[in-house]
Amino acid sequence: METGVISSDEFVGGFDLYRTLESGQSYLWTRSDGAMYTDQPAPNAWYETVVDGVPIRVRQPDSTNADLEWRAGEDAVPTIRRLLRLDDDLEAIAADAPDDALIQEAYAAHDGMRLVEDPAFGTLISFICSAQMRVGRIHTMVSTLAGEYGEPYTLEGDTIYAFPTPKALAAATEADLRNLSLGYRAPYVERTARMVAEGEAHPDEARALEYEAAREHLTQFVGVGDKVADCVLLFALGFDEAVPLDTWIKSAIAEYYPDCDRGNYADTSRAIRERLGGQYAGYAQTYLFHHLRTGAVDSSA
DNA sequence: ACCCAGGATGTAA
DNA sequence: TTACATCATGGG
Repeated sequence: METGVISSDEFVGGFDLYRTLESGQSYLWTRSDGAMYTDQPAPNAWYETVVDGVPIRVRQPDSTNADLEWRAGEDAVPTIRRLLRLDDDLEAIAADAPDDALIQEAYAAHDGMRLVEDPAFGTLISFICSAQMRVGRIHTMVSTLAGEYGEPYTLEGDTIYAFPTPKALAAATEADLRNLSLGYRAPYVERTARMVAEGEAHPDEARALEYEAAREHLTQFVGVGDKVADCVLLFALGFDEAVPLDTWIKSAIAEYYPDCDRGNYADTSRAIRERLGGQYAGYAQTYLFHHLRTGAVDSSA
């Protein structure tokens, strides 16, 4: 086992682990106190995951913008930096955020929140599960899948389950998945897992494409429409311009940016993407989503 | 009881 | 192309 500390001196623009991992972007980490998505931070708890066969845990005991402690099966610093996007110049990204009262308010309220860059397959399945679900339950569903079909790893005597491989997940039947309370998403997950396991397609292929072509490409997976595709592009494949149009963002468009509503996903997406700054529109979207979802909007403004 | 949640799919026009 | 019913589940 290896241990270490990534110094806060390296976080340009700050870093908040709690906000980054409990803002509805990633469902592939669990918290050692089992209380994720209870709106209750626990700075001493570990966030745990397994990536490429390496169990990893991180924590930020002194809270926002403090040093990040890590422990892992091997030197995991490059992996952690990539997963949590610690090399992003968040100071520059925030400075370039659109000159818009609501967006500025969101950036100011959630200092240090970064985008994540999660493994593509787990993200794909997570957001297939996300349809008409609250973030807390999405996390529960993904954790259940990991516990049932994922490989167990041991770190400091504790068991951490990896997200299932495509092959392992493809072994589940629709009935199996329904029994895990996936509801009508069960056949989507089963069929998409089989597509990937059989080599018919892989979400990573979208990396090579231009943004809108990449989004279209991902919709070949069963249970993946434009919105879920945008989430995979933003949270796993590095498309920082992707703006997932979920219920929260749609209501924000209706209330704050009504001129961006063009009646269909593709055109509305272009309009709101432009409004949110283009290149890093997905970053602004993630701040806006978290700001709205946590009920932190200043209604007096 | 009713409504909603990081929606997608199949069918009909 | 767009409109609409249907699809599970749990929490407020």
